[in-house]
Amino acid sequence: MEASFNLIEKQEHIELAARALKAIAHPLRLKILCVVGDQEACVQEIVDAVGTSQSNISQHLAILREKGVLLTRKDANRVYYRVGDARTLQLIGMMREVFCGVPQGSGH
Amino acid sequence: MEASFNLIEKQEHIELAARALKAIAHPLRLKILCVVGDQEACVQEIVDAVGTSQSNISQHLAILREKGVLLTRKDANRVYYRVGDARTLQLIGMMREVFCGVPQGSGH
DNA sequence: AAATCATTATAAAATAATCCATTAATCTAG
DNA sequence: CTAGATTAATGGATTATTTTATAATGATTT
Repeated sequence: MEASFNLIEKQEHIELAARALKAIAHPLRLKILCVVGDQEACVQEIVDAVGTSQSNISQHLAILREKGVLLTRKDANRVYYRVGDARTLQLIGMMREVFCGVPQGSGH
Repeated sequence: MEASFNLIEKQEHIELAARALKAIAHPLRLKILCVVGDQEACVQEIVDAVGTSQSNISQHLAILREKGVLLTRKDANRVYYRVGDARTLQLIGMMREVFCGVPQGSGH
């Protein structure tokens, strides 16, 4: 039997994961992800829910978009954002457990 | 039934999680965590395994220590580091899956 | 269709934070 | 005291973040 944890061994993968993590590791960006969740939200909704300037949100959205964390769909005037990979949300739920000591499955 | 994901709703928790994430979101620090794993390692061992200057490692260790990700034990001359919460390692394993596309349970 | 409003994105400037190399300081075994 | 191991402190370069201002695009109004 091997070690009980599957960590990251390839240098290449470590750098990849660190890059992706960095995209999430900012309070505003993490909040954006939590606000969007498994739904779709347009920029203005995100601005209202997160609470900072539209320009600031737009720039953080750009970072999440560039790193592939968020995907977009344009409808007329508006741009709708959604989380690209559902496992990202699982990951965030797990982070809440680990970093905030919130037991698993405790609903909203 | 509520939403199918348990995200982070409290502002306080979001900031907490973002802080912890930021500590991990650096290639050298992530590598340090992967090298230490569920064992204990002294600074020199980490330096050898990670591959940068001892001073640089020490600075990154300080960050992980301050954020509570790593704990230390001093034995004589040496300082041994270990990961404080085993779930942090689970999280890293999960990140490998999500960010690097490595299927779960693929051993070393 | 021109003017205007609403929505989103981009650019530039200012500020803040991070990172790494160097050097100094601590600590402890021998 | 000396050497080895580690942490702390400093400086400068680089990168992130925020703010302000402006541009682009589609919808509404007149």
